[in-house]
Amino acid sequence: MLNQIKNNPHFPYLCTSKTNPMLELNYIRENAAEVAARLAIKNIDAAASLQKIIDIDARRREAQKQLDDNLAESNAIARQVGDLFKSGKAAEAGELKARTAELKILAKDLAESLDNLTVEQNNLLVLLPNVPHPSVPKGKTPEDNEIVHSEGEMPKLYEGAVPHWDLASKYDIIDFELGNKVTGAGFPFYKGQGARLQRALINFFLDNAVEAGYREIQPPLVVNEASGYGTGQLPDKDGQMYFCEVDKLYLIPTAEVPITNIYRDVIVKAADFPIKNAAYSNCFRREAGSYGKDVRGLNRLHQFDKVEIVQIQHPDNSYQTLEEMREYVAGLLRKLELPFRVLKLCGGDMSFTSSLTYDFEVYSAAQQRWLEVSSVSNFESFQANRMKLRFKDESGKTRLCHTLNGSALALPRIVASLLENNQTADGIRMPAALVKYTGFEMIK
RNA sequence: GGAGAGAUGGCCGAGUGGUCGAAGGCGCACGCCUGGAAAGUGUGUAUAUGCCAAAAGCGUAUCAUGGGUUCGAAUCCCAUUCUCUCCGCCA
Repeated sequence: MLNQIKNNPHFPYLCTSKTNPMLELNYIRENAAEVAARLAIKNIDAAASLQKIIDIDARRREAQKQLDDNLAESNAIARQVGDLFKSGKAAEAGELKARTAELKILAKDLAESLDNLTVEQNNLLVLLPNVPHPSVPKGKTPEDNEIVHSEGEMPKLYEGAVPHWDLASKYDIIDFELGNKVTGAGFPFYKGQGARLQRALINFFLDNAVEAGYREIQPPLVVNEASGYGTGQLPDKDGQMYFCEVDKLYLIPTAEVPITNIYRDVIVKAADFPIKNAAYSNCFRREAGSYGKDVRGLNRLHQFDKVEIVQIQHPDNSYQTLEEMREYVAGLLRKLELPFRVLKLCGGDMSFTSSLTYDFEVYSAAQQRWLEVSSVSNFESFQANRMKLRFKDESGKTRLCHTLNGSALALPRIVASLLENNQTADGIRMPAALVKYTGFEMIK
């Protein structure tokens, strides 16, 4: 991991003395044992690293104090010299100048060692993932995730039922070959009723989000480096994003990045909580290292469509909000009549940035597989700390907000299960809630 | 792509070397005034960090970013980034 960071072309940017790390330093300093224990749930042994961070911190603060004292003296002298000049005592001023010269040399050293210590400390901090919520189960693989909810009836398929990639060509609604020709694997064309179904789902999801109180946003699809860092994609997932070298811009892997970064360096009003934004966007993911049945058909694409919901909340209310968002996503799947289950991710399967994550999986009957269609997470103050997203609390104190987001929903796997689960000998039936959006009841 | 102008606090906007963290205005908060409101009026209103158990207080840094000149920089010099205007190109 450290090498990964060191070889990262963004290393200089990420690890300056001004980099705001992930976990709050004060929190680490006062709760090192607890942080270590909780990171262990993510299978990370951080004890040594934490101790090092705390040691460096003591030295850093000492250096800061020395530097500040030095500068204070310089400033005092400068004021005196000014006064002396004004009252025509140039000779006395000359003596004082000599002292500032000394101080200046010293200050340079002090500033340098302060900077070095800060960089060293940030290099360690930047590698620490977010601490998981106490309820997160220990575990290493997706098998260790906890199924917290299941709902819906398993579809009974007719005898000629086939997986969605066969349905795609049978009805000529999604063309993977054409995508290969024009772009490459993982960039399909949607055609005719397939394209219409995409548009229908996007509108359906956005209308539902707006009805639930989210503000609709159309974000840029490319972002700068600072934004990638703010939401935690950088440096952790650098290799997973498409990068435009000439302009130093990243194609977004999710609308979460531009939407949450709206609030980078912002101090919001407590009265505005909860802040709710939703956006439809294309998402671009390189998916380096994926292969096999996971990438067949719509199961994993390089470009796909997704509606994302993002909330900014008061720290006291963020877990209640997480449950609300979870219920909201469940409601969408209910309306689409898809059988689904909800998993609470185990420590080993959680993302770098998350404190608690629920994954939603729908059952895709012809493949006989569960497909992840949504991930709803509370990041607590992790992203907020990185992007300096804060609010003023009741006593006027500036504190970090909590950020949350969730897919609501990602399209391709929804389409896969809709096609597979609803196929009949006469065509593919659309769920009732979607008909006013598609304009048709059957794909034929 | 060519030429020019610019970047100051939540916003507008003054400030070309000496208590400038920064005038003035707007906004905001609280108070007075009012039956209530408006108007008027008074006070307050950045962030980070260090010392301190903490508050108070004090120190330090921050006028796009990074360097430099100087005893002293928002102010002078250099580099970078970004924004705007005009021209060209173009949906």
